Amino acid sequence: MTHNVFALMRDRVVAALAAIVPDLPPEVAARVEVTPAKDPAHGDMATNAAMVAAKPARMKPNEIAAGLVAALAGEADIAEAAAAGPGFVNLRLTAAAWQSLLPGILRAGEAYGGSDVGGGVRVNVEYVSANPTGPLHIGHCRGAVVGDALANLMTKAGFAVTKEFYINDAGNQITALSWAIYWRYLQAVGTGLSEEEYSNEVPGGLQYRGEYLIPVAEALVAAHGAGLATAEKGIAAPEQWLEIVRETGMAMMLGSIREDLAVLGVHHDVFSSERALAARGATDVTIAQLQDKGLIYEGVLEPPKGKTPDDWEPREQTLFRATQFGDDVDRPLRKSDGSATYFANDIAYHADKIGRGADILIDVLGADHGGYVKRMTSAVKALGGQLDVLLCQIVHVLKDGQPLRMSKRAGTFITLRDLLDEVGPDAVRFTMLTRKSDAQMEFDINQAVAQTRENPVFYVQYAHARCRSVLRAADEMFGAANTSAESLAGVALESLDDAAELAVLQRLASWPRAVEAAALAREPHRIAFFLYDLASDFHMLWNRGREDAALRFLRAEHVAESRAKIALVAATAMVLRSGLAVMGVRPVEEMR
RNA sequence: GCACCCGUAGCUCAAUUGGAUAGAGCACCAGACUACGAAUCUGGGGGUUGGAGGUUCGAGUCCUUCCGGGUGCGCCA
Repeated sequence: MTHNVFALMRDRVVAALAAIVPDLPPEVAARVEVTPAKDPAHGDMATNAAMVAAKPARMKPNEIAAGLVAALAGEADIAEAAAAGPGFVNLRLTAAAWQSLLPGILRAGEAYGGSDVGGGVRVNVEYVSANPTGPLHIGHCRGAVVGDALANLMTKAGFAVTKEFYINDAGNQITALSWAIYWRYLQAVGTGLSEEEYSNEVPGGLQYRGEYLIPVAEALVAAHGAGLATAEKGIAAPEQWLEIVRETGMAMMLGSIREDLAVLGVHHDVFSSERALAARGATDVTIAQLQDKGLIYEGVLEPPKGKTPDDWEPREQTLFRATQFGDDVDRPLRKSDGSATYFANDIAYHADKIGRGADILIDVLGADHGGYVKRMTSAVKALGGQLDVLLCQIVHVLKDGQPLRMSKRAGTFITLRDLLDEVGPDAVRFTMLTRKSDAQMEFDINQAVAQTRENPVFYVQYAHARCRSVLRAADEMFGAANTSAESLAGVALESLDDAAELAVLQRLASWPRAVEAAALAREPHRIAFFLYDLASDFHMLWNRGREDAALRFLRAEHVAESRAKIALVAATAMVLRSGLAVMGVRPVEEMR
């Protein structure tokens, strides 16, 4: 049983069309849409059926439209059907038809809006996947929110979703991190070395100079005393400390990342370790698989045109034939020392996700990984899978009208935790979802905390708080027995016939369609805009009550009308809650 | 140089995935508080959708090309 009134009407339109066009090809029927009207003057909904069928049927759009109008105009729930423009058929439903949807919405509760378009297809959404070398910063935040909301959204649309975090714990940077932690450790035990002297002893030099590593050093001191250094508090042989420092550092970095994510409200189902994957030989197995498919060869790549690296020299490498799957060049799988590249491990990881049963893989990546998309989608294609990548573009943070540059050197490094402390998780999440993810965005801190309409978070929260306020007052006025969800689902609704009331009702009715469309397009930001529109409709209705007493929600002497309006308010609050839940934003009972 | 993303009102962004007269908020102008919350609402001005071609019944959306901004470009992850 679907609550999607547009989908139901679409079926009827297709049936009517099939009666007019005898041999309607299925692919033409598939293109028929019933969409909410953009302009209220056009009615409630419109269909493009006549236009898409015109060519294959060798009829004029207007003829078909006239036939559809004739067929649909007589239906009991259709108040008006009219052909318009180049061949649209506009439909206006009766008020009763809209009203009749309300009980179903109330009975469905927060499940309303869910659908089965996903068909239980198993989707693995991988997001955040930060290197565990430091705290999460603003750059990670957008991906975290978008990935989490997308996963929620697809779950609501009927996909079987796994939320996954890939731990990049296998590369050189983890060794570099260990050396950086060890420097903090030596400082903690009172070394006589200077930072420069130490850095000269580190392979590749000292990186990660941040103070966030001090607690790790303290933990090492607590567990091992000065035993990881030489007796003179100098650098001991790496065999004596590197693995210990790495393990402790990884655990603590990952722990702090997970804490930050928890504050943001992000919780992954699965954490996968690159190191563990490689250790069990997954990379070699995957490379062998590709080898068997004839997709691997030893070859020499051309140097990139325009910008040749200084140390470039031709070198034979193990290459994956990415060009066969749409990439620009073939990609190396092994470094010159024979170890696997990040890409090779990542192919193995994606193969692992497929092996665990994922039908569709989705990676949510930062804009700086844009150049990586083609090779990864190529690799997954080679494995026989499907990978969709969502690129999240850069976020520029504004405070007091000034851009905060992301620069560790300048000391204006903004951690996710800083942002959460200042703005709060709800405003961060909502604001991050008010733009398409593939467009750059400005995050204005002042606006995100503002208690005004220009802040969509506030505007939507306020609408929900107003609903709750009405419902609390309703309880008091009429008693809980008259305002429970069950009793409201049976209430008479004919009195809900004002344009403002019907606008809210129609918006509520389009919620399932909005969820489906957003999920299929992988665009969670649409939920934010839907909620904003719903909030706007509700605020408008509220305000109409000022001018017209008959539109006030609660009137003690008009019990029946009041209960109908309470049902509308209860449904509005419920859809707002359910949309906020997709976004991972908590609804509030009152504004403070 | 090449690849990918973006370019829409003065500003920040939408646009039901190819649909009708391109919409909101901010800012600007003019209005509305005796309530279940005016932290809100109503009305108004503001556009050659970066430029130019093309595809078709129909283009902000698709194709080509140019301009501008961003990201990346063999053994980093």
